[in-house]
Amino acid sequence: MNDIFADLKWRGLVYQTTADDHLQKWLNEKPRTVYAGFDPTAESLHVGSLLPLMQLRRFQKAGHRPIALVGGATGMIGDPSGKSAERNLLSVDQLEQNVAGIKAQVAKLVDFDETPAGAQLVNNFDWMNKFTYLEFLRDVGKHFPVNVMMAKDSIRNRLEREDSGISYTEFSYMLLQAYDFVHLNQAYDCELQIGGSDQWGNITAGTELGRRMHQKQLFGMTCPLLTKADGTKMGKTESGAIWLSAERTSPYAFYQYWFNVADEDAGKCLRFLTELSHEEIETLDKSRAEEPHQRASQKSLAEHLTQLIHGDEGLSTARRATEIFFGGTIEDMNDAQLGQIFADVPSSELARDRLTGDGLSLLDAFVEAGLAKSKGEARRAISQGGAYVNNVRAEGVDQALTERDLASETVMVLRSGKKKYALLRFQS
RNA sequence: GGGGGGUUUCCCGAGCGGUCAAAGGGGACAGACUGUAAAUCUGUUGGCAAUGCCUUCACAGGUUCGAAUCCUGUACCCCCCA
Repeated sequence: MNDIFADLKWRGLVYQTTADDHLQKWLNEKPRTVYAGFDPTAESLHVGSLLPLMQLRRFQKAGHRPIALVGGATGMIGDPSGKSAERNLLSVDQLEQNVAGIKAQVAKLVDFDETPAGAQLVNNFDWMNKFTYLEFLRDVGKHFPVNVMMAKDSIRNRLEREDSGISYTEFSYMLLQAYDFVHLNQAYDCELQIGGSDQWGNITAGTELGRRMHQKQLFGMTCPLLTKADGTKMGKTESGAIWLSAERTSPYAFYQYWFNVADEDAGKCLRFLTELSHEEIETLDKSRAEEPHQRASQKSLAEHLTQLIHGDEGLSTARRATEIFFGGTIEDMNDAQLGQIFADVPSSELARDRLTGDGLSLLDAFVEAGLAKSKGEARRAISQGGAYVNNVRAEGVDQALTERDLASETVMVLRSGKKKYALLRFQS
């Protein structure tokens, strides 16, 4: 058995535990079952969930059995932890859809085979919906002193806010998550719950409930939240969250996100999110300090995570797109390849015959493609050398585009400046 | 109710009869540099069939050869006195 606790400790992933001295020995003794919960707020997880997912994967690789719990029931309520305002409730249909989407993503990181360490995926809606209100109050609610609950950070923060408050529903969230833990303990002999540090209150509520209901010793462990050095959230860009599904965030965009991680954040990301060995990470730390321009850490981070989430094919698409996006000339491509690489890029449809005769003026093309608001703006971009056709700098304002400028059967790739792209599709 | 000040191009802010598409700054965009970074430097920043033409300085009228600039009215904002 690998000493997973030592590894986690080295990576800085142990924030709080319910039993510091005991946990390491306990984990090394024999395979244990561990769970982490995921909120089905959307049909895809985003980068924020990568950390707990990787945690589960690490546990599985160390020989333990991971359980991914999708909060179909708790998602209907909303976790007050870390939220400043009451959450909107999701519809049952929406939840079902989300749970299905998340299942597929979890499966990429942990194995659901029949071995002793084979993962389980459970949905707490399956057991929570069997409870009647009265039963729940009697069996579970009875064990929760309200005065203790009110002292928990997640609740207290909301109580102290004058502008928002907390509903009885969200107040009760903790009971549901606590009961999840107890249920998983009964059904799967699960004894450890992991999560982000914002889950500490909910996790300890579970360990306490286990003791009160069944005199069971349960364990909890939290990892630090993955935040950036500048204080903002990891996984967010101006254009929105970075998702794990290729439909929402293309493998290329995903790759780029990690490639662009700030130097100060790279070490943490490598430790938290990759499975690189300690030696490899230290080598990268050194490289980052001595030759930052090589960006070895970012490259490695991007490669590993893209491979993990989008597979070999996704990685090669991302690599090829990267090559093209940053200078590589575009020639001898076909529509399908370009479509994949430029999946996130806006495109406009134009009639094929505009390319015949004198061709389409570059000025018009830029305006049609949406790269310039007016011809004047297009003229400016071109005369300053900031306009490219298929990644070749445009010669001048008078240039006209003809069929020879097509990069593939029907597509032409225009670019303004360093990375602003647009496609023109010429259908006959 | 009385008195005074304001409304300028994406934002702030000059301009107070022609030389004003309108200073300066910010932002934005582009180029150089660079690590697909930051900083820095340079250029651009109403539209167009472009040595010119058209639209813009709260809105509507007027004076004038000519108005962002002067006059009248309208709307909104601010300040002072009641």
